[in-house]
Amino acid sequence: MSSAAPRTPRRRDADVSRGAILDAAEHLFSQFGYERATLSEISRLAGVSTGLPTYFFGGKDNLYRAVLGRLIVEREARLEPLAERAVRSFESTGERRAALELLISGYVDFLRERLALVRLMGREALDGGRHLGAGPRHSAAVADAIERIAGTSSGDVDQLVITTVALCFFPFEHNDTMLAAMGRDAMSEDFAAARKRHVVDVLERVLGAG
Amino acid sequence: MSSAAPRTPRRRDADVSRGAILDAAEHLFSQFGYERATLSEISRLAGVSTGLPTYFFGGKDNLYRAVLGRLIVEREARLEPLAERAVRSFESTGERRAALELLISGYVDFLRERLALVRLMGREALDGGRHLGAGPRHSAAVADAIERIAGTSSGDVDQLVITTVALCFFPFEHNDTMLAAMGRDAMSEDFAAARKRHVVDVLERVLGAG
DNA sequence: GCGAACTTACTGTTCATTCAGTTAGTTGTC
DNA sequence: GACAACTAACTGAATGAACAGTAAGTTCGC
Repeated sequence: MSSAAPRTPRRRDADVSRGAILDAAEHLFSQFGYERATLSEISRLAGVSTGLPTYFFGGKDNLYRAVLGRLIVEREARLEPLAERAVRSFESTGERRAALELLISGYVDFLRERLALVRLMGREALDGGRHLGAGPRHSAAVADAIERIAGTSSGDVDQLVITTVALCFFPFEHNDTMLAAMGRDAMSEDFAAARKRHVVDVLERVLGAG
Repeated sequence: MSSAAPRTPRRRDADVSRGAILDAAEHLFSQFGYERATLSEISRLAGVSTGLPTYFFGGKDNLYRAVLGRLIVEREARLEPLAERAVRSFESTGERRAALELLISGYVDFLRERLALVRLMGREALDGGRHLGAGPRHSAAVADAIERIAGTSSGDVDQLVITTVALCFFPFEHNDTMLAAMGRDAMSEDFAAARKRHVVDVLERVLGAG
């Protein structure tokens, strides 16, 4: 199997190099954006030569797409089971708050851990999603869970989904400007906990009064 | 006064040229971002030669700052009176919903009319606000109004302010990706009206149960 | 006619991509 | 199990395109 770890580390290993390049590219693309992240800097950070990223990925554009693709796969892998658990919890117990806590807590944790996803999705949104194919533009799993937990009671479900994603996404997206100006840091434990509580409060109250 | 319109249009008018350059730059910076918006394209769109933007503004960076500055001045000019009216309405009548309707409706209208501001603030946020000086990173007027309308009742006022801005900002920021995937368009009359109603509902319910 | 507005051709830099060459790893042969 | 033959990983210098900035020159408004 190709992903099995060899006991003697090879000096040449395409999988390892690919991974290092993807890691470096993810960091620099999310931090500086497509144009200001250069292939030489990505190579330097990955510890490979300037030609290797193009050799493996066929160009800067394809490398960027590969970074996005990997993140989206990871997102679905993390959020689908989470959303399913939250919905099942709600449907079996009928306790809305507990289900929302499960969902929102997991969602916020994921965004905080993989900030690169938030930043790259933000950049994609501003660029018209030109690198995103037909793939899901935000987690379908979270949207689906919210719809199920809301039930048929509330009027416009789309508005509710937008609101949920907005409430969780926004602080991370605008952490360096708006939150910094308020003396807050979305990446801190304290803020994340407070944010989760607030978002659950908001959603519970909105859903509570159908 | 320099802004008075001369009855015979001059072929050379620094104010007019500056304005045309700022308009073109605002459009292209907000649409494509700092790096992909080129000075030659800005010049072409403004109907001037490639050297003029640098002649007037001293370089691409300063031009970008000038665009941001003009937008921020406009934002304060629009939102300060609005916020003041909303707060006064609330403090004289005690009717929270009417005050929120005034504030949110005006805020959403402004964001929709000046989408360039939303997009540029989004870009700035992702770039660490490197072009933003010490100036306000989001409307201080709206934040202040929300705090006043909320009263001392609700716990964490910062969370409420973040939530308010997030709810209004997010659909415009992610219009090309998330909303497009939902078949919605934040720029349409219908959506804007529905969004306003939803945001006011949310805020009213959150504030209602202090 | 003088100064500000404006143009145009040019310069230097940055960067993605290419490619000829080098070396590590693998496979087959005896 | 050693050695040759081969493949794939990897390098780094060269190339050319794109672009911001410059400056010498031209034209307009007063």
